[in-house]
Amino acid sequence: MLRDDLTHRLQSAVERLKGSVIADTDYSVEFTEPKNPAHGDFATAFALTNSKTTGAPPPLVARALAEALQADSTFTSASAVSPGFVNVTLSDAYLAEWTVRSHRRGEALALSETDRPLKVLVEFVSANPNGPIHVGHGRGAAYGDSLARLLEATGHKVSREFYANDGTNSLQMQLFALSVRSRYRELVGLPPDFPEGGYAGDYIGQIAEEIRAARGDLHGEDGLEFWQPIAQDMMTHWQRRDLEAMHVVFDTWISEQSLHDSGKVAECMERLKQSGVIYEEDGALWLASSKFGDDKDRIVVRSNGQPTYIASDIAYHKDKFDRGWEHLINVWGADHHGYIARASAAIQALGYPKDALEILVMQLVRFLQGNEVVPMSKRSGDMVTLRELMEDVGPDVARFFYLMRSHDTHMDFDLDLAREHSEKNPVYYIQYAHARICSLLEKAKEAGFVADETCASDLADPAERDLIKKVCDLPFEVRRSAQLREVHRMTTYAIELARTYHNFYEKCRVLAPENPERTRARLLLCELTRSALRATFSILGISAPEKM
RNA sequence: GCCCCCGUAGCUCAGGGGAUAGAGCAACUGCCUUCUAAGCAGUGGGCCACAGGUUCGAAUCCUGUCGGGGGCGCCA
Repeated sequence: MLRDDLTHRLQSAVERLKGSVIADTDYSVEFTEPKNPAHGDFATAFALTNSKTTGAPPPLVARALAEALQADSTFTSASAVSPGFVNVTLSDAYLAEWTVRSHRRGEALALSETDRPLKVLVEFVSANPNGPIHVGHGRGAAYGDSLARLLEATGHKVSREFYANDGTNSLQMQLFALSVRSRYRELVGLPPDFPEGGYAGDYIGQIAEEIRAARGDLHGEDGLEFWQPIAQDMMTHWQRRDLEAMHVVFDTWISEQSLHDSGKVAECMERLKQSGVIYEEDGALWLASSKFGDDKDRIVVRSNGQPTYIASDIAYHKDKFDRGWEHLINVWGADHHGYIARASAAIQALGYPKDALEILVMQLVRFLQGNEVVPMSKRSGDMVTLRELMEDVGPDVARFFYLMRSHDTHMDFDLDLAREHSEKNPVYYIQYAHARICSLLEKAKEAGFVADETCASDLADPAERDLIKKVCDLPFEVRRSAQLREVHRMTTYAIELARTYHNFYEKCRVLAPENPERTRARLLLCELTRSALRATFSILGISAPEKM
């Protein structure tokens, strides 16, 4: 990619200074985009950042470096500036070359190969199957899926997994099933038997209705052994359907109960006992998690003989490794951050390296309507479901809004702004850039113009140069976003790319019969931009409309 | 008490060691007889919570204080 090529050129310029101007050791070398366009296309603070090791004053090093860079025809200018920056300008020919190379890649422009491709399992959402996916889960859904897309774009083998805490001994799950049964009994004319602390949401009644439609009227007296699996299956079906409405599709759905049923949990406990990381005390079995960085040891099997959720969680992570995944990413809500230490301890107790499990925490999202915070409670059923959000604003707007903010920061989701089908809504800003290009390319086709690589050297206008640089930066942005797990960088990039195109569109008329070479060159740039936009949207999981 | 996240424009948030701190929304001013005005250009608006420290250089890193959100179970 262009960035790597520039870095190599900078590196070789630095090499030439070693032993004479600067000390002969390893240096970190980097070009950055200057904020001020008057400072050229790229800049490096090499002389400043390495001032401790070069053994020479920054201004002197900067001057020597600028001179060395001038020997490379890529740079039409390279100037040292106080206190030690070197600003460079790229030649039009160089940018033309990269325009052509990037254009040939099409949407594959976004792809880059990592040095170390891994088999990565991304587990996210993992909501309990006792309620619908709501808009709070939506953030993790959008983030996890787009992170998976970023990892795929950088050459990793990725799978998306949803883990359901559906243990039959779970009080929550039992209450859920009993709540559904009570509503069902009402439907078939039996007296309700709503449990203490049960689930009050309207969806409970809808689940009951769907079960009645599928199973008939004969189950009002049945117990948990009937109701628990039936109610959970129906809820899981809803969850899958609602996530798919936002274009989040999981490769695997794993059931906690299945780990018990298959004996994997018991097997795993036995193994840990044998390796001496589980001990007995007060009648319970404890994991010596404090030996692996946790605050204290944790109970894995209660004194009544029932395993805790940690037991199945340990078995679950072992199972992930057993299935051949080398790197595990868990996307968790902020309310689970207190469990990171014990999860990490668990995999270490199993004998896996600490860094094989990466837990990414999503901070909470609040929904604002007007100036009011929308309340969210599964127990009372007081919530906005993801399904409602899809019907309200659709998957494009929802995903973009979720991804606009860093996953690591709290965010307010402005429902009023999301509902705006106008220029106020930033999603339409970026999609409009794509639709504009499509319309323009259609017009060009009708007029008989075809993009032409051999005309690329005609691109020299500042607006054209800005657009080329921005487009060619796509693989760099993808690589950085993937490495940092910062999906929101891609929304920022999308907005910048769209802005740069809109600016180009205003300043540079594309279709100009009196100047066919320039027209063909600009069409090439438009096609390239369209590919870059599509590839970016694809990572964000939003559509690329051709007309708006 | 301990742990995580946050405090940047009126609001929501980018930027997370470098040059003059940005975007969207809100306010205001211009630009459609030519490829989509869901666009562009511009104006106003900031002790980057506060106090120390590290550094040639701090919104950015460290410590502390204040303020907000979340979490600390033989619940999942």
